[in-house]
Amino acid sequence: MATPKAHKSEARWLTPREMKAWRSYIIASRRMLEALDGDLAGFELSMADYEVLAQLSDAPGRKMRMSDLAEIAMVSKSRLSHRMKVMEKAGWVRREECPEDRRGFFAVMTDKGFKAIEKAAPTHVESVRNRFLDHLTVKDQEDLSKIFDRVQSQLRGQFINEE
Amino acid sequence: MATPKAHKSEARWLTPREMKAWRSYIIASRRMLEALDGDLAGFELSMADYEVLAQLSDAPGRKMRMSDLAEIAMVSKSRLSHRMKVMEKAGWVRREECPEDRRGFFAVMTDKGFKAIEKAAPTHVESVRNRFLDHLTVKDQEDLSKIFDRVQSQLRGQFINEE
DNA sequence: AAGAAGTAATTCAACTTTCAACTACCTCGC
DNA sequence: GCGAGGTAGTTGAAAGTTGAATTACTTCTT
Repeated sequence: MATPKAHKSEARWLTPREMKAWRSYIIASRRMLEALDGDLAGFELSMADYEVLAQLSDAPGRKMRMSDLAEIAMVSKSRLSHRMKVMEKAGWVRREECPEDRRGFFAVMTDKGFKAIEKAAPTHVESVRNRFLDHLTVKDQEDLSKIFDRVQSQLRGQFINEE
Repeated sequence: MATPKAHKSEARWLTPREMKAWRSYIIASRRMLEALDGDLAGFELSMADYEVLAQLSDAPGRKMRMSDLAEIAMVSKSRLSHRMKVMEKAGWVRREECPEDRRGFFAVMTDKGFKAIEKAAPTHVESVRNRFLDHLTVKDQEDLSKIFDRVQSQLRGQFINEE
């Protein structure tokens, strides 16, 4: 991050402690996520695809409306459409028309898809442990939950770019 | 994340506390990063491009070898090459041959580039505060640093996929 | 019951990222 | 001082992502 050489305006810079926290967090996170993705690669899955399938596998009937799935898996509708096409080709999911709302579709997980995620899940969980959770005490876990819940709850709309 | 319905093998699942910590962290992080990217969008910058320019602006002479820049900005060489082409077109950087090693190039930040990052920096820092640091106590900052330093230091090569 | 407005999902075009191949150069051992 | 192997950086093609536009419906209002 640029350290401000000479500044006219009053931009409050970061204290060393803030800087350290921010950089430790952001760098370790990036690297850890990379590693997790790497661990999933052997199953032909990215974290994002894993999340989609995992959410779908938890849904009643392993079946869920596209929009709902997009939302809880935190991907855009457009992206989900594209990924579904790929996963459909792999035989992991299929689309099913929704009789109640003829604009709508269900994403449905196939048995093959369920087997695929079932196979990947233990490795992924081990991976999350190895690379993250095992380095946290119970206290750390609780602190983190609190911190990030706070972060997320404050994460609405401020700062809509004024440029 | 898939909860394992019925498992043959001994995969140790996550305790509710672990689950909570993991999900709070991963979801809040994703959303926060999105927000930070949004805040930078008004300056025609992504976080990744910002990081590249910020690192370059901190280098002596605002000048740095491509590989070194790629490394500290945490982007691949290939990606840096491509982004440099874009930023070069924007007049923010230029390439300069390296006399000591004729394979090599320096990325050099132009005055225009420096002005661009200088303009974006205060907003970005405010943004990092607003969306993250302001929700942490000093203790939190120190805890986070410790946790993520630990995470990062343990992040070498275990788990090279055995599929 | 008509039509305006809203919503579900997909598609298109632009852009970004990745991966592997490639060029050009350096370095080391002999 | 030559060739084998390594390194710096770029390129091109393929894959992924985005956001706006589009299609096909539904819902709301009167």
